[in-house]
Amino acid sequence: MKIDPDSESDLSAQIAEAIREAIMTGEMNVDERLPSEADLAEQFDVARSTIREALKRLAAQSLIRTQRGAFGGAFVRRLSYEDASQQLITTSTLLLSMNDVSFDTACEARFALEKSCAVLAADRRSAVQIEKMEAEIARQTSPGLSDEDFCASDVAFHRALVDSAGNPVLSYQLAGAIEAMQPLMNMITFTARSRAEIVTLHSGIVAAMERHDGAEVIALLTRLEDYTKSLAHSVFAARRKDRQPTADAPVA
Amino acid sequence: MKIDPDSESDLSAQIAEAIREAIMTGEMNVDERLPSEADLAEQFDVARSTIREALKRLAAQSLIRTQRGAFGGAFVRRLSYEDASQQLITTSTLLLSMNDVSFDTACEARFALEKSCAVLAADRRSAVQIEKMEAEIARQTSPGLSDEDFCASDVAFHRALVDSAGNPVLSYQLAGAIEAMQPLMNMITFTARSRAEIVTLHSGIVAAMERHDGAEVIALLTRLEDYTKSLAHSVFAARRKDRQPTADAPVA
DNA sequence: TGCGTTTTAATTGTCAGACTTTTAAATGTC
DNA sequence: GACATTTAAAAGTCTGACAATTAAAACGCA
Repeated sequence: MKIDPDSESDLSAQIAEAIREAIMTGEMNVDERLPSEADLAEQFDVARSTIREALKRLAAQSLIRTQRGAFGGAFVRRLSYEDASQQLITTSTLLLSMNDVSFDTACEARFALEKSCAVLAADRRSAVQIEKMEAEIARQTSPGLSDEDFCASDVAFHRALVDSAGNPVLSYQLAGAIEAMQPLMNMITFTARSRAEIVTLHSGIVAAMERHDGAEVIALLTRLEDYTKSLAHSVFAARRKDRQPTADAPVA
Repeated sequence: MKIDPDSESDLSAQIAEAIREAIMTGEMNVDERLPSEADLAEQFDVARSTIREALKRLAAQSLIRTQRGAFGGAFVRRLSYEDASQQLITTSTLLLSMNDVSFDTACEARFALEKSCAVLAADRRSAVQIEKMEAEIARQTSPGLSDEDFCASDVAFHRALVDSAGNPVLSYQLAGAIEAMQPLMNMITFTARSRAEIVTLHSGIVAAMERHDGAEVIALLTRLEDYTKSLAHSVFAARRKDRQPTADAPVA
């Protein structure tokens, strides 16, 4: 943890990389304190501002936290599931919005991943999660619900489904897939008819979960996937007719 | 994009958040240029160094790139699959290493996700990916291969499997799950016997992929999952006996 | 002694200004 | 028109200062 020749990338990037490496390899442990900015500046033979830029980079990735005052400093941060999920959601959302990903591709990925939890979820679901899912279904049928709120409830429903698998690593991974789809889903106008259809499938899923019938959950998720795609297709087709005829399915 | 009261968090964090928001909401588009650091400093009424710290935070999340020289500056960056994967791998790896995740939990999540690609992968696999997988199997049988290299080849094999699904979003998501397991797998000593067992399963998977037999791929992945867990159990059990008896399965 | 208060020192956060390096455009030269 | 030179804008780095925060140490008092 001391090399930085004067070549190619910024000093602050190189220093951040060196420290990141030390953390990733376990050379530094959780809650361990890094040297003070002044010490690091001396060690790396750069100005304090350069060190600060490096530390901000690490802070942005939740690798460290800083504390002011005497005996403060930068500490290796324990990455929580919460933080990790949030980062994943940000990344996934941007990835979809910036890369001409077709609705079908995103939808396929999302449901494929969700189905991977279905068997475990049906197997292990607790009463709490069933209640959570039923509560979201109730919300989805409440009158005067905006499309945005309907989508938000849809996200909550599916996250509850995934959480039923009782595997936090799986929940973390799926958070990205499910939440990142929301902006795309928000572009769809949900008619009373289509909401009813979705709620029916959701209800079927909950019933299957209660019976621990994983296969049925998968079957219903597949129907939901197909229905979502068909909804999206008709919405985008209508939009294309209204405006200028554009390329195939890219959404963002 | 202009408010920052003097409360709670750092100015640089607040400013980074404001700009991040502008990018996430699409208020700023890909390749659009941000104002110069001097201009931003004036707009937000802070020193240039504060702006720089904010920009470094955004750069660490691949939200912007910077360019020196006249007509340079900070530009909204198109998040590539490559960058997104790398971030996800970093996050997932840290999450597993810092949170007492049991080997079984991580393993279960990883294989659950991989199975979700199996049907699509078997359906759509191209000759290129089959060749890639066969090449990795060849490498796995080569004599004198270190455990680390065996694991690395294992990762490459499974990534090829996932890539066969032809869904870049899925590939991106799975990269995190598969790569993050590698440090855990590296802790296992692979005897000639266990390597042979794994290679046999890998070969079976390739054969099933060639027949477009998704169900068989899933079945073999399940066997691989079970075998991996049993290997890990015996390794960790032996380690516990050698040293002091510790808690159940936590690995990191 | 024990407990509340004050002081102190370490450390991050912010600012101001200067200088260096890079880079593309503008300008000049043949 | 092609090539070399100048120029100006911008990020990168450095120096030095001061403000704000905070935990430990020192102090004072009963």
